[in-house]
Amino acid sequence: MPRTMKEFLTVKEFSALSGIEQTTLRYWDEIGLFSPVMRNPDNNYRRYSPNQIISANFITTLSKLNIPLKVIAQAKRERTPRSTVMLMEQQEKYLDMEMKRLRESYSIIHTRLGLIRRGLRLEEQYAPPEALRADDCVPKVEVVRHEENVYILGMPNEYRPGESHIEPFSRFCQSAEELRINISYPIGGYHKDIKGFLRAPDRPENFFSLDPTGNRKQAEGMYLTGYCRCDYGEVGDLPQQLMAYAEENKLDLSGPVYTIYLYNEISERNPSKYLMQVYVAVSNKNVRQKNRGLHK
Amino acid sequence: MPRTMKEFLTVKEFSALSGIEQTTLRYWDEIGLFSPVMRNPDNNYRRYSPNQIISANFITTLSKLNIPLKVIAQAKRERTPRSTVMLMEQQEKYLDMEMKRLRESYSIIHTRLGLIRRGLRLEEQYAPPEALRADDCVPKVEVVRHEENVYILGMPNEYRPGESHIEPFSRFCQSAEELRINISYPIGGYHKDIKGFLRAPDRPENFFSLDPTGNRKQAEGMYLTGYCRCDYGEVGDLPQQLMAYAEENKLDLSGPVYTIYLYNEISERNPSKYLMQVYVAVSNKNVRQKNRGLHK
DNA sequence: TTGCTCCTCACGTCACGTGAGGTGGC
DNA sequence: TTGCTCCTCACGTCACGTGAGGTGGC
Repeated sequence: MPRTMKEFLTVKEFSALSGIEQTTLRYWDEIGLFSPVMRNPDNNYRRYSPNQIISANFITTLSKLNIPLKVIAQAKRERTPRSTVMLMEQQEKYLDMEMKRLRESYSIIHTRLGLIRRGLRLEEQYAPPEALRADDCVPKVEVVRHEENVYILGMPNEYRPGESHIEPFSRFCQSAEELRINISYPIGGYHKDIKGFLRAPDRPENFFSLDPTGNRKQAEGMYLTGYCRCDYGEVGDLPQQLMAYAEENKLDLSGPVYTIYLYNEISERNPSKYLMQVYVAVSNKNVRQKNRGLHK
Repeated sequence: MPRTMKEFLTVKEFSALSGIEQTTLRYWDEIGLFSPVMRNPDNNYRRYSPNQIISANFITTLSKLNIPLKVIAQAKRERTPRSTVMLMEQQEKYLDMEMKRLRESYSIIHTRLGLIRRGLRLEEQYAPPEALRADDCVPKVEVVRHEENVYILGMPNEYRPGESHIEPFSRFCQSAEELRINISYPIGGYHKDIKGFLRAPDRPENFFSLDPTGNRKQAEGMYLTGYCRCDYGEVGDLPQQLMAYAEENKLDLSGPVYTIYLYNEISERNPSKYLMQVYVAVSNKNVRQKNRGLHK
């Protein structure tokens, strides 16, 4: 570091003084944003003046606020207190939007992690490492407490003749933009009630997005819950298993039936290993009866 | 939109089905991230299968979480529920950092806007548009209420012989990283007390950063405040003006003297028009006296 | 023939980072 | 002579967007 300030500084010296990388200084020079006060006529070396640190500071300050260099260049030429206020207010808005985007990403990750972790817990619970581990080592059916989930319901699905489950899903995705449904959240299938589910378990009446800003709720409480390791559009014998369990335990099923994948293409390569979860609320009376039965 | 799903789709059709741009699909094909199941041998057209929408969905989902395509490509090959949890947890951390960065930018803008707006208010107050507007239309000295400000104090400045005000400032900036001082916030000059200020008003004993996460406070209250339109390192006759005002109004000045620029290189091109603000607390007794004097 | 879709280059974007190859002063 | 700094290309980064120029089927 120089003892006393020289009249002119080389790139390296100015870089050390300002904390700006040499390559960055050369780039700024190249695009005409910030150039040395002069060049050494002998060897063409850049000569910066110590005062230029103030101008450089202007640039780094705005640049750190994510303002593009082109805008900075213009601001540098025309800046006044009033225009600077406007620029910064505009940048405030941009940052607001960015933060919103990030918060949403965060929320999507959170929701998806919740589902995958639920699958992992199931596997751990039902297939301890010391046990011989079957490929399909999750329970078929159980009654468990679910936390409250918030979601947004899509328009009713239409199944035209000859269509598989993909077309309605694609239409749902296309209508999502207009309905302001964010389909980056996990998407599930919805049946109005258990009868609708039994009628066509692989053809949900609607799709729903597990968007936590949604206007509908799956209340916290006990749910009859079934699992199935199967590809999209398959359900195996899960409907029969669910009903058998419900009858055996005299469960009173109420409200919609929800289908959602704990493992799907996001976390599993092999579609036949996707892990589906179906759940429907059991009414309180049943739960109390059932709990009494289970406790010793 | 196709009535019934065909076995193969062209780029345009698959783009419509998935909502992914054609150029994006071609790019993903080019980098080997996601390719059509086959090509038409006659014309080399891409042929996508409708099922591929699931794989495409995997990519868009992760991509929207700001995960780079290279990482997605690897995740696609090796994904398991457990690895996906790890990837997403990592991404959560990244998002955390990004949000922190944005919040900081936001806070910097907020602080800087506060200063510039203060300058604009001063000008409005003291030079209404209908008046003939002198260039230096801010008051010299007044007693006003300041809000609470939080800041971080740098190490004491060292002034070696022959050095101007730039070298100590540069050293402050260099030491800032280690001391975890963010110098993107407005930086001001600090004198321990009024005596120190009068001794060398253009050579602050320390610099401070108006970082709202700081550990020091300028308490809310009344401050003797002076303004000066001048370049860095100049103060004009402001010290004398301040002292004259203080004596005349029998003010008891206490605590440190702060110097900060309302307008500087950030908002003003012409250094001689920078707008400096100097302020020092007046003790409560004085303020009460003064207020009595001012009210009719 | 016209209009539509598809294809493959190739170049631009943004703010640098990273060599490659050569020069100048001690 | 050696080591250091400086210089100017030129290419890479990232995820596409945008023509340019040409083909194939109705």
